[in-house]
Amino acid sequence: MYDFKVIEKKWRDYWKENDTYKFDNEKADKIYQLEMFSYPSGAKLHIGHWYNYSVPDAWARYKRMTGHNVFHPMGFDAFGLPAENYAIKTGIHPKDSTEKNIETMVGQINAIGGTFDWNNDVITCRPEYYKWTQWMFLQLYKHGLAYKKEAPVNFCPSCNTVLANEQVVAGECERCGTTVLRKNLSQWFFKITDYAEELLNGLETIDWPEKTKNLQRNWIGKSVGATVTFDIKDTDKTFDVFTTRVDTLYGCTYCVLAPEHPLVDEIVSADCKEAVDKYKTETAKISEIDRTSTVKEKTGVFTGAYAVNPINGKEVPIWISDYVLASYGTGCVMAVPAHDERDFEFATKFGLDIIPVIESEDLPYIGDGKYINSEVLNGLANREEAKDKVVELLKEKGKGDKTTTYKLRDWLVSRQRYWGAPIPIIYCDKCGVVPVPEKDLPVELPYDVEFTPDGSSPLAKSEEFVHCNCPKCGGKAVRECDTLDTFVCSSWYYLRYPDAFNAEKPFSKEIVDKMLPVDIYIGGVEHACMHLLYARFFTKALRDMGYLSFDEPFKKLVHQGMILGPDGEKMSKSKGNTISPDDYIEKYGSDVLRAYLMFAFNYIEGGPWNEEGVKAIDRFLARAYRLVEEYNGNESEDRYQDIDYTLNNTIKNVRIDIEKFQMNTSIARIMEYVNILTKYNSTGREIPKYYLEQLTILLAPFVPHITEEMWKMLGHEPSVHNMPYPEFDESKLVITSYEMVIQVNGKVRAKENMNIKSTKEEMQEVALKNEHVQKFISGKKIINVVVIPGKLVNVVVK
RNA sequence: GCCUGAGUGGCGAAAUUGGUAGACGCACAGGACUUAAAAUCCUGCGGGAGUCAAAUCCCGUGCCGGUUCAAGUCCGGCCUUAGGCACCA
Repeated sequence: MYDFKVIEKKWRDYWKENDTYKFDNEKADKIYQLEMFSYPSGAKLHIGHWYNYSVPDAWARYKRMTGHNVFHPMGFDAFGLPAENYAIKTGIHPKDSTEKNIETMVGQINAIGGTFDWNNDVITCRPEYYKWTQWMFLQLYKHGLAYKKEAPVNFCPSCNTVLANEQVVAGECERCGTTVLRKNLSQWFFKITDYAEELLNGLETIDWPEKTKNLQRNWIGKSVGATVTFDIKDTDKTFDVFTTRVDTLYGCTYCVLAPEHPLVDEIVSADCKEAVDKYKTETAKISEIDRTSTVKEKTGVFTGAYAVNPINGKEVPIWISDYVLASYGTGCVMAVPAHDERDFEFATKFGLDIIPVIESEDLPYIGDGKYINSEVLNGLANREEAKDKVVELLKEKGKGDKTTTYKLRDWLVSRQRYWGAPIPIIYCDKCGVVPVPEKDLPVELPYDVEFTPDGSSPLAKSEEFVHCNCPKCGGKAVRECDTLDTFVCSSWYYLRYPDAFNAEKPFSKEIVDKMLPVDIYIGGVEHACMHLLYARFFTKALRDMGYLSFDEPFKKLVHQGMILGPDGEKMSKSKGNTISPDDYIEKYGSDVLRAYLMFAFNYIEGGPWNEEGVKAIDRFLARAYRLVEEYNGNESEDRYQDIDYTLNNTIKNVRIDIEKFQMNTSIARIMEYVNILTKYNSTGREIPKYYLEQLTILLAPFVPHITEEMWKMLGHEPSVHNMPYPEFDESKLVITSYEMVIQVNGKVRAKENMNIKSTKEEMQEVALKNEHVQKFISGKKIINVVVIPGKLVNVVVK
């Protein structure tokens, strides 16, 4: 019997002692495989971790055994809120709890029996690492990609910190679900918008799920249109609007500015000032979600000012309304109520003019049609042509041009929290904003800090931390007390792994250019518009600074699905439907759990946990093990055609399926092979050793412990994981006969055994002669006979 | 409202990209072994009609059409569902 508790531990110790999975930088043909690193929480490894780490491990092992040099590192995303919140609750310092959690988690991850090479681990909360995170900040600052700005930002009153746009989901904090407030604060941003176009175009070059690429496209939100400059009547002031429908410019009957637009105070007329101020105060009070709700009735007030339509000199009133967003486009829009639903609703409510410029029966009409009331456009019907014509006219007058806008906003990286990398900036009364000189890095996070959050930065309470000397003038200065968003730490960790102990720089260009991009990256889809976007931005920025020479960090991306509770619901403690990996390691061992996760699901889809499925895979592995256990020393060279056929067919398809990341069908093929061996064995015959060796090696990537033991039982030295993966022999797959399918009008009517060498003519002859087929075709006219050699004949009759 | 996935037996899922739908497994049923149970092994297993049993026939990949000798696969239109975006001008 297989005593997995003894055996699994034995082999794990063996692998560790012998450094079996150490990456050898000298070997060519490298593969950099990476699973998203995890957060070292105090809780035990959950089934999601197992799914994320154990299934891809089969891929890594397969690649090793097919001669690749697989770099498969692991580390921890160790800064972040949970440790800090835990500390607030228990009084245990985040550093202490995190370091302790890392230790236990390393042990748990090792229980998976993975090929992780811990020799290059990266732990983001250690000064050796965050020194370089700070260095990254300084490079971005130096190149104008990091800047500080006072702006309305998202603030979570529960986490007591600001959030990036990406961390606000439907107006709520991504982490705790609290409604996010808008606050005007001076914060640090990364200029990811500089890369909007490239981040969009780069998606075409990478092998990512279409779904994920689309999420990013959506998030970047490219919109091609035009800007149009309106003069403000009786002043020398102007404003620009952005529109995607410049072809409807003749139908513009009013303009709308966002209430926060700086121009509003300058243009408001004396008699409208009171109403405008009141409206501004009111909208400032409304939360972002309420304000952007589509069901809310439109509101707004007239400013008393008029704008001049540059295309026809027509004067139109300027209103303010909160349906115009200050942060998108120019914060001003031209309103064409006849051809825009929002403008139509607004104009109807406030009795503003509605002038149709495209022929239609109903208003508002947003489709295509013949242009009317549009001077030069009248008679045209092509929208693109009309747009071009208007832009041309505007260009001549210097009043507009084609423009592209993006929804993507700059990335807010300041956080008013303790457990993160301090932002390496110093403020000096004399010199202003001074970056910390690189030689002074890291700016260490002080240990003794009162970190209970109150909306201001915990670091500000550490006198020792705050006060410093200005690196420029030597005078008294203070440090920036905000820390960096943890997503900054994870935006470059994959670059650090291959050169994890470099003390001179974050990584050597030579090494990184050789090892990256990451060949295959595995992790959850929930990071589509955060980590995965930020990491791409970092890579591109670093490339432009000359620190590396590739454009995209992750060549291929795979998302694992989610394992649900047995009830089909998302696992949660409150529902009581959680599955603990530990229970299964205890009862069945690590290999059974691995194999179950591989076999029972389509990896990218996941699905509900099924107890019977675990038993099934346990049964299968026991069957395979028993075949080897019962092996009696038959060293015979005899080979059997039917076993050879199945074996080679199995090898061939396992190889194809693993490449496709389909561990489920790979295992199904091996089951077929085990079935034929079992059948052979059940007739009382001894299975030749060769077939059992092949079985053991075939199974090795999926269940590393049990196969190592099987390998030993077959009289071999460890490790089976250093054996080359079986190659298939095409000649063993050659068949001499096959079952020909005979269809009449596309329906299967008969089957005939045919020689593989039969000609089309012979096939047709046999098909037409077939007695059963005759019943369907006699008395009818044969119109056509389709013959697919080696497969089927389809007789078409009428 | 817009964008993107996904809908296949009682269940988890396959299908070499247009060529026998349901591989492999679970559950279930029958049988062998056993004093018995468990474990193990063998057989059957989409639905319906038909038969002592078979043969055989009809239907079947969310729905409706289309292309094709042939459609789970391609095209058009819908429905359901998951996720994302959403007053983005």
